[in-house]
Amino acid sequence: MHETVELDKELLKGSINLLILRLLSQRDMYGYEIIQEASRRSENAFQFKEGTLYPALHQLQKQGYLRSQWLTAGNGRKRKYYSLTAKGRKQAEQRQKSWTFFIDAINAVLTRE
Amino acid sequence: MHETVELDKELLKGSINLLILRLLSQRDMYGYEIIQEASRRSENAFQFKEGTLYPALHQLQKQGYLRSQWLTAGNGRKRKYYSLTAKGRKQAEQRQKSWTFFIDAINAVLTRE
DNA sequence: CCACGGTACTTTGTGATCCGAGGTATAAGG
DNA sequence: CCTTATACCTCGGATCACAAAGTACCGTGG
Repeated sequence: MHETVELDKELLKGSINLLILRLLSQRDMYGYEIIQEASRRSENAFQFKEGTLYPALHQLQKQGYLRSQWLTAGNGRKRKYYSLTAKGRKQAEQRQKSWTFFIDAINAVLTRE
Repeated sequence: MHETVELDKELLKGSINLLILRLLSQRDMYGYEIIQEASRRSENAFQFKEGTLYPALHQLQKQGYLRSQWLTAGNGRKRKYYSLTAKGRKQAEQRQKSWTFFIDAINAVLTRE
């Protein structure tokens, strides 16, 4: 019975897009895979819900950051693979910078006198 | 003409309560002061809006984490000072831990293979 | 052979949250 | 006086995470 770690829901907000873009900047993935991969890397701290991830993917695509294509795996399963557009790559970098900036700002408030 | 740094609005979510609790764990403050102090420490990265802060304070008080009292400054200005309750102090610690945990999880996803 | 769990995608409704905008009131300074 | 800064409050719109429910397919075990 391994302890389920509760991740504050509020803190999660706004980070999903960053994580999606960064994961896809390493390799193309399909939605379900993104959920599993984020979970694996964070040692189950993240358990993206489908109701969160899929709409986020659709939105990012509509904004021109992602493109998608259906591929059929060897076992016959159909998967919708997402990849970054050029615009998406820029956005991934931009979000990474915003992220660092954000963390620094929070830590400054938390630690400074 | 100092550059105004844009802080991604999305990333801000969920962090306000943490910042409020942590600032108040160092000393009692009134609302307007919290805004200024967060701005000062973060070198203007944070500019809490009043429409964000005051409802957040009210909510934290309703949840029993804060108590408030009106005080009149030497110049005659009335200010509503907030201070942490015992429950609020625990909550501040808890949120700090959640924050660290959250950052670690994000960074794990961002950097891990 | 079929029931079931896991895979894989989608959409709808709900509740929470940030904040722009507007309002009130007072003090200080030109 | 009249503006600016201080100091508080609230309403409404927009956004967002997610529970829930639905569809469909595959592999496995009884």
